[in-house]
Amino acid sequence: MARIENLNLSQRVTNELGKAIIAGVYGEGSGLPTEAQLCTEYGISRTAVREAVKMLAAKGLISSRPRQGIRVEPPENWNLYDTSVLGWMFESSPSLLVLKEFLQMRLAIEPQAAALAAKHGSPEAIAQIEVALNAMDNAAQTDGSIHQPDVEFHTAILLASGNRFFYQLRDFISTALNVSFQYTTNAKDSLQTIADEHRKIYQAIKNGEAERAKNMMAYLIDEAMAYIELKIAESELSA
Amino acid sequence: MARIENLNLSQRVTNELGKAIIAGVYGEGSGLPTEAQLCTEYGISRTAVREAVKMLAAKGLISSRPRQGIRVEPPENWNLYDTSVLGWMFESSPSLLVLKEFLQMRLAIEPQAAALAAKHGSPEAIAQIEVALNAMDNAAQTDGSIHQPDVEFHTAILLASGNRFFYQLRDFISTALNVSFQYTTNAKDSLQTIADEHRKIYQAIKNGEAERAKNMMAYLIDEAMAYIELKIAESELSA
DNA sequence: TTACCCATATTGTAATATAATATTTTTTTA
DNA sequence: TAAAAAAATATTATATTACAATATGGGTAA
Repeated sequence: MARIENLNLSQRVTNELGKAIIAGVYGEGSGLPTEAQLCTEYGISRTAVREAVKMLAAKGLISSRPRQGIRVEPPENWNLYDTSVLGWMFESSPSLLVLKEFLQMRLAIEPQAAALAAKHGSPEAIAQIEVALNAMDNAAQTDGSIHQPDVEFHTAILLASGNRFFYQLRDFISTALNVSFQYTTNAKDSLQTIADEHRKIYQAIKNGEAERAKNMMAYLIDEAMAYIELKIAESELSA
Repeated sequence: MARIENLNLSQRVTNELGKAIIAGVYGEGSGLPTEAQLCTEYGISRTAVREAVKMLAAKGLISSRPRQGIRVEPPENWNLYDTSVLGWMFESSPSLLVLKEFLQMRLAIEPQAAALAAKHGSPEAIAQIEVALNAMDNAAQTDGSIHQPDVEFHTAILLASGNRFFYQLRDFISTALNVSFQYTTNAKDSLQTIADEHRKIYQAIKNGEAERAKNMMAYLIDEAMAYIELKIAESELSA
């Protein structure tokens, strides 16, 4: 979807409406204004409004029927694995509890992906993991940002799993990581520790040690989980 | 999306184009006819065509730009967790290899979901699992179809996990199960065996034994995996 | 009271026109 | 002749208007 400036009219409206829906501006059940009202509200033609409505419907956020209008679908029908929907969710409520659910998903997916990568990963795909890993090392030593290569490391493993459903979750995982970063401190010596832990995963994959790769990855994510659960406990105390 | 008869024009066109795209009718990179051509081809107005195009774009299948036309996005950008996209995939290529990828995903998700259900599942959610389980038992004893309650059993566990991202995968899991059913024989005595294995998972969840629930679920899916791998080996031999 | 029918509001579909955009061709100029 | 500029062209993007289909609610008649 590129940058916001590049979006056309209906895409911009899709964005605004999508955010509003997820933020709960329009009540569950039957909410949204009629197409005509949206036209005047945004000062655009019905064509653009309808295209936005169709896109949101395709993402499971709304449904529209003649005479009845446009209504918000119940949240369990929202397509959470759609990148836009995911982004809107975190713009509206970047809560620790959602982050915990993210980590539970990562804990399900990534260790398995690492195991598959160890078993069936092509040499090129594994080389790609190493590239990201070296960039992490480099960033840790030169005090640069470790975020980008970190995301690339995890994405490369998903690709190396050879399973398209795992790789499809790359945006999901990236979003989870980006949100996690907001809560981590990044003391300078800990950066190298993180890079070292990632290297262990890489080594296991490269050596074809599926179980070991799986366990290392689970350990890594579990650490993040423990940290977040601590934060949640803290915030509950202060509340 | 309900039944096909209930769909409106643009939704029907979305379906047809979606299927065609995934079946590979239009070459990768730049393929589709122009909007004008689609209008005459289907005998409909540009409005309907455009709405279909927007919906497919929202699902990541295509993108369109002025002067350049409509082009098929690379498959790794397709939103595979969209129910429609998933359905189209299996209509076009119900292969054993895709089914194996499905099972790899289930092996990642469902054991974790069962563990979470054991840890945090609400009594109502767990009761729902039992309802499905009893229906399975019933079907096994009266020689009925075990499919529907089987799907409900797995869905109920995803719900009981309390993680919206897991529950969101219910359609994905259902599809995987439905495809699996096409390859299984269902000897009458084996039905009761299957139901019993499911009961073990339920018992573990109900007793709060997270590790046990996880292992039981993993065992169940692993059995299916072994069966599919056998089938794959067979088909490779005959080829 | 019940059944039927009609008015009405809202989305669904169509047709047409103009704008924006990017490719290709042509023309101009050095 | 080659390169740059400009014009023609094809295609999607947006707007406008009109009518059709549909379901809701109210009113009318039996």
